[in-house]
Amino acid sequence: MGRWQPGARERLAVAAIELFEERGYDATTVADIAVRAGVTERTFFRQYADKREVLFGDPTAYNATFTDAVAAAPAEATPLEAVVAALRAAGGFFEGRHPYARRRTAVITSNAALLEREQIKRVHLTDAIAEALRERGAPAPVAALTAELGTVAFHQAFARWVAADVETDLGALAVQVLGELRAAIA
Amino acid sequence: MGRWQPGARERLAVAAIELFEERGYDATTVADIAVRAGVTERTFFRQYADKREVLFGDPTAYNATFTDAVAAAPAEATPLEAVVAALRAAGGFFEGRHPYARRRTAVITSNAALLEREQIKRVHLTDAIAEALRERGAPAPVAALTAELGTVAFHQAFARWVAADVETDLGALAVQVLGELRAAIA
DNA sequence: TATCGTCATGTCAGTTTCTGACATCAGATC
DNA sequence: GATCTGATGTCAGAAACTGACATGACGATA
Repeated sequence: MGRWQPGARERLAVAAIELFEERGYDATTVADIAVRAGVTERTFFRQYADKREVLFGDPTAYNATFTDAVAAAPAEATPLEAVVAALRAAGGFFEGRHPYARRRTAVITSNAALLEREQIKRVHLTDAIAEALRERGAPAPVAALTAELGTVAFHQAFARWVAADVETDLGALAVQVLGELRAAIA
Repeated sequence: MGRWQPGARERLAVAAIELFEERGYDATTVADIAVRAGVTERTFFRQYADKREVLFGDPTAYNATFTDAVAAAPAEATPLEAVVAALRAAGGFFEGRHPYARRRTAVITSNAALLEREQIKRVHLTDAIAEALRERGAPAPVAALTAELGTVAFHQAFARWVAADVETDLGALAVQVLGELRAAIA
């Protein structure tokens, strides 16, 4: 690779969450993070587009967990059934990551700029799911709303999951919440 | 009030949208905006928390248009009916503002940072509507999803409304879109 | 009329985020 | 061993944003 320690990106992510926990997001400069990770500030901005991104990283794999499951659902499955499959699959994405998810959630909820970024991530996920549904032949309005239904359910489930002291089955929880929502608006 | 021309905030907003149209958002500095408005850069940041805010301003009145309508709906109205009332009321908020809305939309859609801020505005509106529904006695999950349904409908309607060359009845259009969405997921 | 307090704005210095341009050098390739 | 590649370092700088203090028109009060 180069003449340096590999994994600069990961070291930056670790250093960042540590410092955010210790001093808070605003009180931590990118220079601080770079020093702890053993690189320069410039390297930080080559790895992450901006300071917030270090907590979010590349959403491709995350979003793909949902969209791949939607695409893989049987052709005869309804949009809602495809979304249910996506929720189950997404639960697996967080398997074993409960401790980290708790730390990350605590940091994010403590800062408006990070909460904002988190919302955007959710919007993009919703858009991605809607597109996957359209590719299955769902009409655009149905795709948009079913995708919303799925992300609302997932995020309400995630909130419950992350608040619990021990890790439970996130996928199953999300499917359950989705059922509650459907019953509520029926 | 002071020794200066009143209305600095409005002059800044006008100068900003003009410059964004002329040069683009990124190519316009806050200093540029301040000069055109006849104030200093420091005054800009006293009026608006950050550069993006000049296009968004205080959302209080906007959100209140929705939430007040929800609160004012008859006690026996369902959450969905309360949201329908909110959509009609919100249509009135934009009455006569079609030309400005088109300019503003054009600027916002040309820049990722502005689109992001617009999404956040939508999320906050959804939260506000959900809260208003909860205050009417709706269970939290019902409130959350009904609010989502309302904002999805409103924003799809707004997109159609702003794309049209002549101003139509936005409230009626939003109610119509909501009906389409309901039929789609029934 | 004179004085005083208010407060939006100006002035200025400084920090932090973020970017462009160019240099460096370990390891892969030939 | 020469060359290429690519991640990183170095450096200068633009632009966003903040804190501290000064200014001066206006309104209130004596």
